[in-house]
Amino acid sequence: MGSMSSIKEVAKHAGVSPASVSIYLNNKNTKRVGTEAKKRIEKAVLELNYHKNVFASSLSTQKSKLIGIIIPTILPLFNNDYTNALLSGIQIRLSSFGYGLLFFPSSAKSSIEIVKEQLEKSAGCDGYILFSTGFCDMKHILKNITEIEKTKKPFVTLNIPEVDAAINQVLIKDLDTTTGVRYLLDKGHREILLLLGRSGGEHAKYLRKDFFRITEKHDLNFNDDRILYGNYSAIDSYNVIKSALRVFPATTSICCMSDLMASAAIKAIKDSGKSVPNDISVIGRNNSLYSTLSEPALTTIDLHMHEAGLSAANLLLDSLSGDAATKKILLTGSLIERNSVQSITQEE
Amino acid sequence: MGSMSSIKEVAKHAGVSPASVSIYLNNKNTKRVGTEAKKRIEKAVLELNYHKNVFASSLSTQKSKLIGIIIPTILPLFNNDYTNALLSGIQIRLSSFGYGLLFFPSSAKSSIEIVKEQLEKSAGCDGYILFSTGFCDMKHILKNITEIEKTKKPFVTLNIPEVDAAINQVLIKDLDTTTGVRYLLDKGHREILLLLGRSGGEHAKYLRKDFFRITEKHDLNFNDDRILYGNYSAIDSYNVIKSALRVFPATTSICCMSDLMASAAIKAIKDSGKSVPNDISVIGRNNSLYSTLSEPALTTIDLHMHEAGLSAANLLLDSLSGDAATKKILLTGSLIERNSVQSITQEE
DNA sequence: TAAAAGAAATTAAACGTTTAACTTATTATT
DNA sequence: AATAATAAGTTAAACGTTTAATTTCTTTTA
Repeated sequence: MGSMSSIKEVAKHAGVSPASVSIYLNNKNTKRVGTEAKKRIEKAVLELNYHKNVFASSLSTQKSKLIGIIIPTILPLFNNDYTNALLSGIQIRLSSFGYGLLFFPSSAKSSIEIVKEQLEKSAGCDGYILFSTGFCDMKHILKNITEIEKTKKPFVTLNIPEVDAAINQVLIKDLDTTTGVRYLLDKGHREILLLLGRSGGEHAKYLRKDFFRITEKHDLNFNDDRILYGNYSAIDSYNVIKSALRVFPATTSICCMSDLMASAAIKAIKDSGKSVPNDISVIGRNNSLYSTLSEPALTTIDLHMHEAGLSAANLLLDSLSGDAATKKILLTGSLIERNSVQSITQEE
Repeated sequence: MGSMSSIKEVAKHAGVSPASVSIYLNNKNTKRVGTEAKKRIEKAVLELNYHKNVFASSLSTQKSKLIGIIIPTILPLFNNDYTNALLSGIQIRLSSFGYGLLFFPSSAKSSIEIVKEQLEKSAGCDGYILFSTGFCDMKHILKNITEIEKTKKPFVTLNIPEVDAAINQVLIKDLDTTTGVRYLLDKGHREILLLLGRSGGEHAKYLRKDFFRITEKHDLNFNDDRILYGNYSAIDSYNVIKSALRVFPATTSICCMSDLMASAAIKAIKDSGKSVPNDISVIGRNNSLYSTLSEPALTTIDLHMHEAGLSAANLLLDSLSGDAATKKILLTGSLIERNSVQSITQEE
């Protein structure tokens, strides 16, 4: 950075004032700089390989064209489909408006500390997008939001459920288990297993409650044994399903919280000597690239993560351009029917 | 940003000079600020919800603690395994040293323009990592590197092949087709099909050449018909393999450039009435999460993308801390043997 | 031909933080 | 008691850019 040429040097080189350089560079069609001067500036910029210092510029204009991505988690950012699809949507939209993305991962321990650190480091951004990681305590999230609100800058929350404050938020309705389990119930299934990702944490609790709520309506009195955890891993999911099928030999369907886990479940079922969907139906989630390739092709719920990212970016863009209204966008997942679920005829 | 409190306000609030605030905040153990003053500053920071303005700070110190990620592509950033694994490694390492990541996607058309725009916007970063997307012209890449070199800042190139300049670079050796094809040849296969991603572009040319080079050594006189393109898509790969099997009914093996395409190939083979690996062997690439789940489990090449990201971050960190030596790190993919490849007995 | 309008440029302050150099007050050393 | 050392601050310039206000010069208009 020390070796970079400044606007002053460009100005000297071109024989004009720094102001003229700045004015021209920020609007090449300006009439405040003459044709000859323009040429000389252009030449000087090229010769000195001048690049505007964004920091100085941001300091002066009070605008950074940067959006801070706040992810209150210790987990690595880029290695899961969930985050990546969201980021992909956000990035496409924001970048077409010239905004850059800033990530400042934190080394702190608690989600509250993490958010504080990320905000501290990315102070100066024009706005923020707060991700939910699905694993943190609701009380923490509320504190996180308070922390962001203090910055008085536009922000939107993504997939953070049940925040009734007047803030911009994007929610995917089917982040709960409702659609998948309902679908299985509608198809006549009564012996259902639920395969979640990680145990512990608020998210798991929420999904568990949801599962019991829906199944109870159908007079099913399930307990915790029916809820399995596959850690979003193929091998863990395989093992847990294989042993669960011994505990619940009457199982007719499994609702999985990811396509990867669903594929693993299918393999476990086959290796247990049963067939999908004839003996046991399986439903996945995310409509991942691989979902057409399992045997049978996976019935799954497309969560439209990419669209959610786009929507979040849109809300932020609105807010950034002065729109004071707070909006809540609710996206609903779509059920993609393939061949891994079968109706069962009422025989009980 | 306008509403943010500055160091001056904190100073006034605490009854000290801005310098004292700055000195204390940057080193809480300093002896240049007294115990009482420290307390008053702490209190003021809390009350005014002060966050240091990174831009002003960076301007002053000439250090930003930000690394610019330069990806010379129009494609969305976060939606492919390749980029994500790399980013994940980079992020983990850099963040533990307090560095943030800056993405400034470009709307420009050519890779050269894109890099210029990204550099322009991220001028002020402490260093850069230049990604290869595998699709751009070598001449372009060289120009891109020249462009980055002009900034006189530390940078490392990631997966950009055959750059013999003295620059920091991380390469994964098996980005070519060598390992996969060699393995099939070693197992006795002579009727080989190659399933690449996108056609056109330097990368495809390079892989094609590589394929012919290796097979010629085994006196195989293949032509372009044996090279198929699956666009990294399940459906395209399925279709292209299905019809290729009609053109080359004697095929005994297929080398695929991704696990997704390999899984699709397996499906196409089965649907053509043949079995894997008994009739046709398939080898994939990337050791993706799904690779154990196909039937049979996929033999594949693990490219260690995550490690590559870590290494790139390490090189940059070295360079950032003043290490002038340029290093070249060469990673080699590992063959993961599962059940999709079978030796064929010499019968010809 | 004077006044007004327009074009092309400049000046100087501001953005918020850092830091070398300086000051003042207190304590320790001889 | 004089001197040196230390502690606890402060001052002011610098980082590179932007922009409102101003100046200077040229052209147009009545």
